[in-house]
Amino acid sequence: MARRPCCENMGLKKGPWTPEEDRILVSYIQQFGHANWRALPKQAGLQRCGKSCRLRWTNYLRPDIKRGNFSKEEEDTIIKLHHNLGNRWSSIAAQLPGRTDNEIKNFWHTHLKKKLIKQSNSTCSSSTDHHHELLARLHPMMINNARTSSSSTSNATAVLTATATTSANAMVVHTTHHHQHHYYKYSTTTTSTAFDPKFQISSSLNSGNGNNGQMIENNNYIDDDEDDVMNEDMNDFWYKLFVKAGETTTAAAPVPPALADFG
DNA sequence: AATCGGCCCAACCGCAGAAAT
DNA sequence: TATTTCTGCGGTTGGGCCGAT
Repeated sequence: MARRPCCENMGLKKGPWTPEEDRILVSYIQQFGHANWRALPKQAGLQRCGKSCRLRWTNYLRPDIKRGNFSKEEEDTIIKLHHNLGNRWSSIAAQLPGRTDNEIKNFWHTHLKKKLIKQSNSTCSSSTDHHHELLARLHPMMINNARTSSSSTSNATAVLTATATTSANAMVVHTTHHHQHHYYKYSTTTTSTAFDPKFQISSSLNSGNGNNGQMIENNNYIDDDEDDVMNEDMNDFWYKLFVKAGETTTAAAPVPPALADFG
């Protein structure tokens, strides 16, 4: 059964909160708490949905929220945690008392991301540096993509681990991916200084059920057993991963038109 | 002074997992 | 166990602000 939209009832207000609405919400929560967000607006006399009230409280009205600019220490912490956790804003926010996930997310997108890109462009000059830079980006992305894949695909129990090594002219990424009842190992090598994800990735795939050494090249999907969908997913996964990793560090690398959707 | 465009951030949307029934 | 409801999360949007022209 399809889920009812949060603000299905007509007449519920949306958009910016007025000071009066804030006062009512704060006053109600101070008095009665917020055991049930869905029932709260009705009981408090607010023409808002519960979700809107919860968001307003957690992101703005909570008494323990720290307002104002981020300190240098907070900035460093966010960068470090984002490197380890990826876009898991709530986990990052949990390490920064008084800051909300929304606030950190906004700060990342408006300040830190640009700052890091600027820094990486100025320091990433040699090919070795380039590969190290890619690896630094790939590691958290692998974790994120594995997590995304496992939550968005009903038949994927995906767990992906990765290790990687670089040399002056090659980057090798080894991963294992547990998908349904099969256990796959991937080894992906790039040997290019002008990194072109479409034409220069070659991947070998070895599955735990005895099918070894199948090649994925130039975006042609493997087509030999019941795991076609999975192969397509994983090829797509790598494809997007490398595109993402390369997009800000290889301005000169041509991106095929077919990739436009990923950008 | 008026207009335009980019930036910022509060708020919304949709999804997924947890909890309740 | 299946279904429904609630909550939390991450991505996205829209409108206000501000500097440049």
